[in-house]
Amino acid sequence: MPNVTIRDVARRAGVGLATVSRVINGSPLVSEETRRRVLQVIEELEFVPNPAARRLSTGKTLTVAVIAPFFTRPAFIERLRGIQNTLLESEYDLDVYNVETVKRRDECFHEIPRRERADGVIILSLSPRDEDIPLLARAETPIVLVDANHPSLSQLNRVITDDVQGGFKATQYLLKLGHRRIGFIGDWLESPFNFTSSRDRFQGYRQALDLAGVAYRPEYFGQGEHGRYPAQLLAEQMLALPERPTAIFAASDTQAIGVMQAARNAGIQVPQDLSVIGYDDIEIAELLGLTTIRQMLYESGQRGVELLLESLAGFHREPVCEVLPTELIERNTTAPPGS
Amino acid sequence: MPNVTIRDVARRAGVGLATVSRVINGSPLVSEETRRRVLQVIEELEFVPNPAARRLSTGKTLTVAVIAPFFTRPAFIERLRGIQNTLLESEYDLDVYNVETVKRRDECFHEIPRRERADGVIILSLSPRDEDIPLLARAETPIVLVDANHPSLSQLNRVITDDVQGGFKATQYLLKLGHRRIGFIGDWLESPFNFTSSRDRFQGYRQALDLAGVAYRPEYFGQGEHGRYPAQLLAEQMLALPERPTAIFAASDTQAIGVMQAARNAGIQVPQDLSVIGYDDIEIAELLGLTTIRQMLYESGQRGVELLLESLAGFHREPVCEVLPTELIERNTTAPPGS
DNA sequence: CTGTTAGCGCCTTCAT
DNA sequence: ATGAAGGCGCTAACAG
Repeated sequence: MPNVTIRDVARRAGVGLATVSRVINGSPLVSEETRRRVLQVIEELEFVPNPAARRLSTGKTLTVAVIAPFFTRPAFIERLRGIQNTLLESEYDLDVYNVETVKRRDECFHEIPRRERADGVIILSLSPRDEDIPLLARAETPIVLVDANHPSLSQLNRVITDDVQGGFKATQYLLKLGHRRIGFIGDWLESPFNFTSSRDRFQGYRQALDLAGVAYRPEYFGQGEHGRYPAQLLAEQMLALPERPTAIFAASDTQAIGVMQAARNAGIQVPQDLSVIGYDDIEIAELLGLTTIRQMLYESGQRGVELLLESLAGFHREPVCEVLPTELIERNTTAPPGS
Repeated sequence: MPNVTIRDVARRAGVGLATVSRVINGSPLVSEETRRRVLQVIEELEFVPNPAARRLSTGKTLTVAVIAPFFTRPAFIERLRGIQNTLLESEYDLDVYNVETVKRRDECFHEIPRRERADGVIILSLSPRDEDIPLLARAETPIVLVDANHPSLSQLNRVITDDVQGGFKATQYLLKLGHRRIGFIGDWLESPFNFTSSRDRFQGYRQALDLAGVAYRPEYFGQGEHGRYPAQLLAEQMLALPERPTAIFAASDTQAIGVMQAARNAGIQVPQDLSVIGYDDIEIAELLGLTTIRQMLYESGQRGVELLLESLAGFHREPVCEVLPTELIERNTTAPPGS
């Protein structure tokens, strides 16, 4: 009863194997009559082609792989949604490789961009390190980087956000409000995962400060594990300073929430006594009335898939690096100092 | 250069195909010496076995499929995390089938539980309808239902939450606080996806009311699309009633947030003038200080995988239906009426 | 238009 | 302990 194959269909329909195969694949080289008959039998037998056999035979996997540290941050999930939904309209399946350790990251980088695993790969929010470059450069499949970058990867399609500019924008906004004592709280600048976003946003922060002629103060800089609680601890320290900042730019909304919690615990009013600005504009930001820098999360995934599908369709052109814009979303956690 | 196969390895190592295969699969029937030599060559050639070939040959896919409407609700993501992380420790890959339309749901139910697609299937938060039963009953692969159920599926392993009890608990808590005018806001009771959770929670609500001798009032019942905004609209209507409720039980935290927004817009203080209780205890609930019914989201996924892996290991025993407990989490959105 | 024939890369008896 | 050979289900020339 189980495992009905193309052979069973052929026999039952009184045709050759190839004909059944043609019908399955929508080849025009079949007469209407036989096609109908074959389809009829396929229906009767509830035949479904074996994907493994098909893949082995064609050498194509009809699969796109995405490698990412998904479940660590809400923003990644939103990007993944964009990927999922865009890919749904294509003929490709999606394989999701979730990365939560460096070891697994390396395994994935090594094993996934191969013809036997996937026809194309999206690397999400995992910027390659220098030693990954040769590996990716000679990959057997097209690769698109989303929210990931590296100076010497101009041969790969990329979809990124200009986080330096985003950080600049956030800081400049605080400066414009009149703040001069502005703190920054973000991830470790150097991490085994080589997350670049926090680093870039910090750089934008520095640039804005410089441009405004405001001196950078190391005690206003805090780095730690990503997450609400670490950020809260950093903020508590910063707010306990003799001369505490009047505003804090957090490298993500999640961290901004930690900052607000710290302020609440210390009896510091937001935004009267402390302005807080986040980054990403995840759903929760709107709920909390958090001022933030919005980036196009869903769209980045969508765009990444579109680029990949083009490559897969054999469309060859110069690799592009698309830079998605950021946008300042003013809400209720920022105000002029001492207002 | 590309596509190094088992054959290349064999030749280079001066052994037969079978020996390489044995090494790959950790067979003990290989001398230490040859094993080392073969591994050496595998390393040199960067050989990686072709999964499609392996699958075709063994008839196993080494893949577990999970079918779910993931990206629609935060709670599903948390369950998925539990699945992912638990499966990571096994030899199985995970295929994720995201369902956002009824059509796709039906396709998935039909095509995924087949030997050629996956060795085992987890159906998440999609309760089968009556007409799906025969399909699932004669599926070729073991199936575990997580957060999904059906009276006549006692032959399948299931991991569920007793949502009737959860709804009962929430309502009883409000009653104990002294509320008598208690509203309920949830999803459509009948939906093409056959989501049962809202329905069950509503049932628990009714039971608690009955038990307390409080009459059910239809004007205190609101159903609509899942989501914050629909819930907000329903709440606005309910709060505009001549005799408005003093408490509202929302069938999910997401909807509770909508209710709170409605209260804010109407100038109604929570919890002084209106108590709000949610369901799920997603991350955002803690942030907002929302009283809610916690369920074991992550653990449900974990447990589902464990059950599936047992079946996959050939461990046959009576199918179980594990019921995960719920827990009332008191926070700041509930209080005695008029307090 | 249709049937026949080789493989795709690997695993698995079956001999040796 | 190891090698040779057949087959998993399908596609893709190649003949007709």
